[in-house]
Amino acid sequence: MAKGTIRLADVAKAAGVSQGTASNVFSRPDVVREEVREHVLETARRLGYAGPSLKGRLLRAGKVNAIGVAAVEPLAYFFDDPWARALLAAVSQVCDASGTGLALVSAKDRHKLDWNIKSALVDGFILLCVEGGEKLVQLTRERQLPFVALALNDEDSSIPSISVDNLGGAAVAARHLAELGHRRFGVLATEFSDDHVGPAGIAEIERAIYSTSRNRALGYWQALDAFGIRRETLPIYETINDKPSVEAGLEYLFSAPEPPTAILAMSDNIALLTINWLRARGLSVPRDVSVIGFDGVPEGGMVEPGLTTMAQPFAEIAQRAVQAVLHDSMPTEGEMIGVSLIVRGSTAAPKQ
Amino acid sequence: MAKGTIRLADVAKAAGVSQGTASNVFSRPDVVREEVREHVLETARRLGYAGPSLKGRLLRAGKVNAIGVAAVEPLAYFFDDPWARALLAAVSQVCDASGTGLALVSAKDRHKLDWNIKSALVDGFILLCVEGGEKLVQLTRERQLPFVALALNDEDSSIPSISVDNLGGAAVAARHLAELGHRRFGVLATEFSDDHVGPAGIAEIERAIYSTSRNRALGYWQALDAFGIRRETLPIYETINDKPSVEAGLEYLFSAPEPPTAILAMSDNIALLTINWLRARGLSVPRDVSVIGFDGVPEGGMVEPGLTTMAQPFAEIAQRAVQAVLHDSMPTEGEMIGVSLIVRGSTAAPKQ
DNA sequence: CTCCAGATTTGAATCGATTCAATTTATTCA
DNA sequence: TGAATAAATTGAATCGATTCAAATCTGGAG
Repeated sequence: MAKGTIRLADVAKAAGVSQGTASNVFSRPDVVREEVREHVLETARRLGYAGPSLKGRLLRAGKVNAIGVAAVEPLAYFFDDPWARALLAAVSQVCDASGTGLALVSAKDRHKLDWNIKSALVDGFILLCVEGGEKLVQLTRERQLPFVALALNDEDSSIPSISVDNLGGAAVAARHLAELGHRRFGVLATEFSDDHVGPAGIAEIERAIYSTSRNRALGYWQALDAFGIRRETLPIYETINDKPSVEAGLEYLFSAPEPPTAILAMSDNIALLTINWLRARGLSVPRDVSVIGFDGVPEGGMVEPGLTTMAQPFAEIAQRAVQAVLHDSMPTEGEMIGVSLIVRGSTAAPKQ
Repeated sequence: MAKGTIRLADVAKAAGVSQGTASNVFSRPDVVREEVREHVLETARRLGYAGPSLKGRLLRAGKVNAIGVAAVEPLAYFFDDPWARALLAAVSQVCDASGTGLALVSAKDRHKLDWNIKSALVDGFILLCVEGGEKLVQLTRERQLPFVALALNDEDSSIPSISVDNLGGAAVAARHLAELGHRRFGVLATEFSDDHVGPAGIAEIERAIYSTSRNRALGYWQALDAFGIRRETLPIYETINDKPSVEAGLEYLFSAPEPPTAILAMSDNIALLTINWLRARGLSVPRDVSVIGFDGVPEGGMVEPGLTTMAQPFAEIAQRAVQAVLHDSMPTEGEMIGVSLIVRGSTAAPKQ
């Protein structure tokens, strides 16, 4: 319709009021006399004015009223990965409630990511640091906007981050199984270091670059220790959280002379793959083998049997992250949130 | 760090060049002499300048370089609903490739939605009109930005929209089953009108407000007609695409004296629920009952047996939609895209 | 040594609103 | 009726960049 776009100034002139008043009509209607307000509004309507341009408003007012969620992944990651989805769903809930916009920022390619972060119109960032967190943090810092890192695999305390209690959670998971009577365990781990798959040794794990996985392993060890199970005897297989590597891990664990009666999976994704694999092999879950996951993604509650897992409080994480970014109250040091055991059908006492 | 933010003007002054030159250093580096450029850059670095503020740039340059995807749903919808997810994954792919940002805009509540749409910093919108499309289109129009409606349930040709060939696709689906030899069908429909669940009559369907469902029904009728199956004899049960209503529909269809050997589901979601229900009843798919879906969501390929379905070309839809919005080349009238039959394990010839 | 085209720089105008001190108008109260 | 006070309106400054016509600088040809 309207060719040369109508500006607030045009409306003001046409209505015979000052620009200041015209502005007030839209952004603080209460301050202008009803009569005048109606008249300006009417004029605006007649001219086809689309309302105050966000661009102009933005410049003056400063706040975009939107936050960006960033990851070193293709954009589709946000819709494909169960953990990311669960988190984003929670973040969007919070944003919804506070009338904040949500922008998705990501790219697998560093250069593009750089540009995307530089040009995202947001007031701050939530960083999904599952992978490539360092890069992400660095890029974001340059932007000089508030940000908070989630699932950061780095214990650099100068990075404002919110993470879950991986060590404590893993300990609870292991204790749960041990208390049910299990004594023969197998661990399917998420990455300890880049591009490595296969059985992982103790020394290797202790100096793993990915702290998430390392802490979960430490948690398992610590809890099992109390039941007299020494870490040297606990088989740990490192996967990359995908089907082939998980199945390779299962082959490895179940080809042992005394196969495990319980699987400690470092992610729900791994746990779910595990249950499928066991089923296909004719093993019953939890009768023959118990499985416990980690994360608490919704999918875990929708399968049969339900997945016992350590649930991250997504809502709480999202709440704090959004608050931190919006109010520029980033945690000065890493903040930690607890996880809670959700017992569903995938764990039970071992067979006699 | 830097308290009072540094502006381009500050850098220019500190470097002893004009603001114009300083601007060029950042946005058209090639035009300024290397020596000067280096000096300005160095000065900027020293001052802790974060680069040209997007806000200022935006005002002058005009383009946000981002599109908004909007729906009349809670924000979490984008991460929960399989169809929305599949579509968004495709849209993000396209955006990724063209360096365009993606903003999620939604709210179940009309007032909030209004505000969210008004205040989204985007160059245009893609509207997910599965539900409440009319409202959405109306709100978006006020914003005077390019937009394109997807899955619009309204045949108003003045609305720029991209939709799939529901009638043709449904016909192909029905023909596929008929050609396999099926003669006893049951239809599980998506909504024909608001808040109605239960068996749907012909007259009712013909004047249904949701054109998507209506056209799919018409497609089924048309194809089956060619096989001598009259529409009066085809049981159609209207669901709201959720578990309870689908199961009620199945109870209805299978309590008939001659239960169907093939189910025509108007969405993959319904089809997937159907397969689960049949399984739980001890009926084998496809041996006892064939099931065909509609949409082609990824989940359909990940279950056992795989779901036969009419696949929407998500990538193509996304491509066109993004192009249309970005280049303001909205289809002047509704544009239609074909769907294609994907045969997987859930359909087969009926038992003798 | 002068002149000129081409390469760089400059400075001011502009984008479209918001904001606030100052001014004008309306209302209240003695 | 007039002063004091409150409410509404104005106008200019401002946000932080980009843009472009005009001014200045170069180097090479004549």
